[in-house]
Amino acid sequence: MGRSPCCSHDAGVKKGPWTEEEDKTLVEHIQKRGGNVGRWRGLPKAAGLNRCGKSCRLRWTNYLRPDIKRGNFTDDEERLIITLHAGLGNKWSTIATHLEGRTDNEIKNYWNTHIRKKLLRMGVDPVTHQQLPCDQTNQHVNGAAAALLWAAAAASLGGLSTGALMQAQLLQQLFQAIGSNNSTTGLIANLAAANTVLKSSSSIVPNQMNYLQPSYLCNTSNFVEQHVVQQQLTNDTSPGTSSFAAAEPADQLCNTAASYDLAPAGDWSPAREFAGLLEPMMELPGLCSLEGDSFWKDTLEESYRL
DNA sequence: AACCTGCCCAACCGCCGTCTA
DNA sequence: GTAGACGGCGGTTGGGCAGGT
Repeated sequence: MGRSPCCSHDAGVKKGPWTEEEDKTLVEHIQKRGGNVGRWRGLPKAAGLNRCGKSCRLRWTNYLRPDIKRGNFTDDEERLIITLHAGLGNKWSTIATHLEGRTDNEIKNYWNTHIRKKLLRMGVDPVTHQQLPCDQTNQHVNGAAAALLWAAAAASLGGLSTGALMQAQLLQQLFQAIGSNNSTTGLIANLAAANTVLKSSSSIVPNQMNYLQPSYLCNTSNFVEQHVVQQQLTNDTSPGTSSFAAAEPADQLCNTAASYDLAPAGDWSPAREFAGLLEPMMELPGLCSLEGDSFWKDTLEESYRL
């Protein structure tokens, strides 16, 4: 496993920005070979370029390749990057394989210049995707429960169906499970218990889920429009199959919320606490996911916005 | 208009893993 | 088994640009 001699040491090889002429030469050469580059090291000479092979490869893969998608990242792409980064870390090339037409370099740049700052503004550590250290650590559970109640209130204020409130109640159960033990070690076990609650409620949670994705809670992008949520609830919720009682009236939920410390001082908010709490679930197998379930996404997103 | 500052992103650098002789 | 060649990857840099003073 010897180290590659760096071609940048080659005498007289041009560096720096590529000219249009060089781009044209490189593209024409690769197209002439039917897109088959062969060995990059030999390419510059064959193409008549005064560049090193590595520079040619980079220029091609990051800029000249015909299947590259240019332009701003969409909300969906941004969300996907955050989600993938939460699970993969700085594996830009792996992340890039999930975003058609985007290069690892582009994603890396976008992360460093946009997403990273956005997460920091939101009080989320862009490396760990955890809530940044907060003086109110011992209020995590209360904060999470408060997030639930914000969500429930948001759902009711948004005029969602009884099914939606039932799902909010499911969230409440989830937090009861999480909150039954305040110790750090107990948290994981309680999250697993919470997952059992979610699994046992498959009649309410419409889609087969894999794991909770806190990143959905940590960005300000809009999720699916509310009418889609309504549609999904209409299609997927099966009243009567749930083990839950009828939903509490919204005002009751709001009253319950008042019993928690709901004052989001400074940049703290219950939903972010919720996001931090959910993070450990990423590591547990077979957990439920928010992916594909617009109710959870929308409700929690809405709660964050409030 | 001139200068300063911060941001963006294309490109570079150096390390790593795999392949091959 | 060893070492060189090579492509790939992630971190970093610096030129260009926009906005502010």
